[in-house]
Amino acid sequence: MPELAEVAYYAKQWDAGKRLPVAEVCAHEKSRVFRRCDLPALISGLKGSALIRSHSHGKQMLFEFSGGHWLTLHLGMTGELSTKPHPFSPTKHDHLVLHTQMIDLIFTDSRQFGSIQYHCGDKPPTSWLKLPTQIMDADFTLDRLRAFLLRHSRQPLKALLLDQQFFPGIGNWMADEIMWQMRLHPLTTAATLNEKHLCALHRVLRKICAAALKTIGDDWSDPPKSWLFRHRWVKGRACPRCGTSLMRDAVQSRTACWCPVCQMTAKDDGRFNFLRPDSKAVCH
DNA sequence: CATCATGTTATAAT
DNA sequence: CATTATAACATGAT
Repeated sequence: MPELAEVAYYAKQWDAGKRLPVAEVCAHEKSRVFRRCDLPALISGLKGSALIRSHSHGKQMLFEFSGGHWLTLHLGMTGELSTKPHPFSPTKHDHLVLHTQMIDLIFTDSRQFGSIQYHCGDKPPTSWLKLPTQIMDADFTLDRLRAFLLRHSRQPLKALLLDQQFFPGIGNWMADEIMWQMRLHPLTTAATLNEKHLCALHRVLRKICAAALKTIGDDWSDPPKSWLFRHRWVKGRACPRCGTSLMRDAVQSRTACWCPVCQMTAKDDGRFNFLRPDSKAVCH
């Protein structure tokens, strides 16, 4: 479930436990979510420490605890963070519970694709410091985007959008939303895009990230009704723009959802030329 | 019972 | 070596 905005939302859930010292750490030590974690170090390190602040970056989360203790979390497919009044009794999928006197911080993940890592030091772990430029950053420029698409020019754009090294936080629903708002078929290859597509992609990416953060990321409210998001999982599955039944098929082993009428392939779109390194098209 | 799921990664193949 | 394809992971919903 969790993509950029869902992760931002979950990261804030533990804020209710800020400044409260951790009295006890409770963990399912056999759980796969600890596969890259020194769990004994986590347990002894966090005891007596208090959450200072939380951060999210794409699908990654970082929790800073007093005394130089850090947790980096990933929610995988089914991870969730929540708080409950103390004392909370963990059930089967509650892999990590940080008990305080007042409130317990809970990491739940039924499929265990998520992961938890512990780090001790005066700075965040290097894995966090090396995370790629976020889509909303000023450094996420048109030139970087163009270079990336040229380097992977034979790949379908829908698949490229899922690359966390370049589009941190974009997941399956956001990628489908981007393709739909751009009116491009999910199999559209990067090589067939021109400068106008490139500018549109840059603009749509930022718009969707910002709007998702403002709705889902804030309070789990829905993005606008005009978005594909609100229709892709409902029974009739009609395109909110033209009413056509939405299609579903795998693109590189991930399900894509698109409108067969609104979304065409760039090379069938007579308005545009192909993207080339020497393209002189003007950007609006 | 078979298929699918809003994700990542180790391994294999090209 | 770099890019790409596939399998695997563990569980619940349809």
